[in-house]
Amino acid sequence: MTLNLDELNPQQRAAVEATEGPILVIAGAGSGKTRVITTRIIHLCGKGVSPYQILAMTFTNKAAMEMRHRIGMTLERNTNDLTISTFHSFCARFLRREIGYLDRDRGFAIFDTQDQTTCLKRVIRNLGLDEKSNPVAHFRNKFSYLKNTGDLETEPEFDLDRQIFQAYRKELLAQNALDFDDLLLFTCRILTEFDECRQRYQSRFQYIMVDEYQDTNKIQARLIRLLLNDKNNLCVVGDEDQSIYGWRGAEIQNILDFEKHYPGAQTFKLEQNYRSTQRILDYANKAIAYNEQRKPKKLWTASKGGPPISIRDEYSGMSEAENIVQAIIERHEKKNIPYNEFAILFRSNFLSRSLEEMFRRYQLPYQLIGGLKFYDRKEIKDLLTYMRIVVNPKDWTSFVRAIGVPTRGIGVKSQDKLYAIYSDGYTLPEMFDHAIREKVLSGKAHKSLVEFRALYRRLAAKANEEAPEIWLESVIKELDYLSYLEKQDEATAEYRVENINELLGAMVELRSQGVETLAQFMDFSALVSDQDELEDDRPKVNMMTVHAAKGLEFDSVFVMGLEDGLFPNQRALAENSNAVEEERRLFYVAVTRARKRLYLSYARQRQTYGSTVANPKSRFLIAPGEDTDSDNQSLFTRSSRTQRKAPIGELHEQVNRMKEQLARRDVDIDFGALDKNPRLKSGDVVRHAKFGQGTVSATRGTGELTTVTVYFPGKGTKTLVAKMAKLQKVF
DNA sequence: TACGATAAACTTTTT
DNA sequence: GTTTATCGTA
Repeated sequence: MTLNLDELNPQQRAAVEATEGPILVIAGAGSGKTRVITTRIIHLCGKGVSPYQILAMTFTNKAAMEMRHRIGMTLERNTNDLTISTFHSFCARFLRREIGYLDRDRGFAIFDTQDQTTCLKRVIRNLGLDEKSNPVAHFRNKFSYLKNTGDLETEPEFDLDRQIFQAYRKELLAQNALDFDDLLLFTCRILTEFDECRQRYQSRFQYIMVDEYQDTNKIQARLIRLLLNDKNNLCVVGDEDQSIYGWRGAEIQNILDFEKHYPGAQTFKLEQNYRSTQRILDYANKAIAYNEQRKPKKLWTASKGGPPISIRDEYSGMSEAENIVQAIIERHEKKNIPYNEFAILFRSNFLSRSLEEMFRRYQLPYQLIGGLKFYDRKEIKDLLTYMRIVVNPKDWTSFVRAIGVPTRGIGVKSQDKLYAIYSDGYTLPEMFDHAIREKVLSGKAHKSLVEFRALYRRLAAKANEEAPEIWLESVIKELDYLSYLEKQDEATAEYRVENINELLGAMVELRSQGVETLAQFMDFSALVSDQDELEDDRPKVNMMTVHAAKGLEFDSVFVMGLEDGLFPNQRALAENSNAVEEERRLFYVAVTRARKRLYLSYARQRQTYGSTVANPKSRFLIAPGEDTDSDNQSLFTRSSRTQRKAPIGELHEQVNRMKEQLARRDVDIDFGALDKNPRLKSGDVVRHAKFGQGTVSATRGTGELTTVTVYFPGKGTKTLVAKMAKLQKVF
């Protein structure tokens, strides 16, 4: 074993060597956090601790794999005994073993957001409620937040909410399904209620480490507390300046009050940054200093100077995208920086659209992280659905999907009849038998169901005999699924078949990593995170949300869409200063991803929803000073250079350029928007006769049709036709 | 019941 | 500008 502690700086080394009792490591961006955790584990093993006794929680499965790999390389031994995983994966594995304590079946399904939605719709329908006035997404978010922030038995306050909540939980129970939040909740429940079980795990895990502690929520903190024995050998690592998950219940207090929660805790601060240039760090430090809820901290680096930060004032979303593309090409060609060393970050997923278009036009290779996940794609979900009904014969949600792919003439009406039987407590195969025996369905539908039952029996019989990918191939054949895809949409069929091949390939590959059964594969596919899908070994430019970029770093980083209303986004602006502070932390995370070059940009107007919106530049952008350069020649195309010299010519030049583009492609651009300056702009305060004073969040369209979206405190956000609403500008 | 066409609603951020 | 909901028709 080779472990050289001399390679660490004094603070890192102290954090590694402090093995006993509660330890808090405040690790600024790029301060070698991952290195400290891995080295610490190696150091523990060197001291004779068995890997079996160590538990480390990471934020992504990928990070877990990488750490395991590094540790294995150094220790020169197998690391299977070491538990490194995400909270959710840990709980899924825990529950597959231990859920019997709650009298539940180990074959439970894990419902993702889509499944949750389907299930909740069924619940709302069952209760005879109207879907329109009871939007599913609202309840989904509400229940999720509750499960993550409440105590184990917390229920909603309002009657209707509670009624739906209870019905939802009952439905999940009937379908033997757990949603993402249940994974944590049920694990905590078992560890709380069953002393024998808790003691087993407490005596096993002697050392626990948690990464990204600033993003843990109440239930996660509780879980850690339950797993800890009286030695309290807990080491948490995090940075309150990078807390960006408040909206899903993360409690920044977990890290701020760590010393209070764990008396006698030792604290180490890692402030030396090994990632970015001094320029980038200075900029980040200045930006985050505007936040009030933080402990003062200053990152520094040994690498002085660095190129200035580029801040670009763009005319439109299009020119923003185009200039990013050109800056990448230039840096790639001149400095030989590989494409995968570039990242373009944005606040919201929809901003990727204009980028993608531009990348395709310039034929630059890129990968978009987030958005639709691989395992959420239709063709993948369709096939996995069959896997799920076989593994969990109570999964009604998946059954509904399976019966409709391909269509079999069993529609909503027949489904309702079948559901009536199912909801008496039958499993799916029992329900088939019953419905067929009693001839519940009419002619054609009945015949279809008989066929479906036969198919189900064939697939179920083979499920435990064959390797997962062989089994799935037989599903594809039985369904004649490839012809189905062809029939559905010729244009996308080829691409979808490629994805299916990738799925089969992944199943083979995962078998070597211990994913051998259909159930294990289901867990894996349910819990992949965005970052897990990142291919970092291909020369492709990365595009992702700032959230998805957490923990990553790149040579060059572009942060786009820096406009009030987008970043910080409208909701945060409408809420309170806490929300804006979280947005600012998000901005801090974004800029600290960059090693050498940082490019910030905003557009005076951009297309959203198909209409034009104009937002002022983001409040997060600090006025250009010695660290920044808003006049960086090499980055600008000729036309935008002209733009700065002669602002009056700007419009015509841009219009002509866009018209040219328009001629080349069949895209509609609203030129009307260029002629008039909307009088009101985002951030203006206006008075409305009925609603009182409010803040403008966005303006859309031009002339007669201009609409203004205004947030009125206590009354919500209203979209008004400017001309009709007679808004008075206050300031 | 399936499937097409048309209208409405929609965008934070994620496991 | 895109996805989902609803309606009418085969």
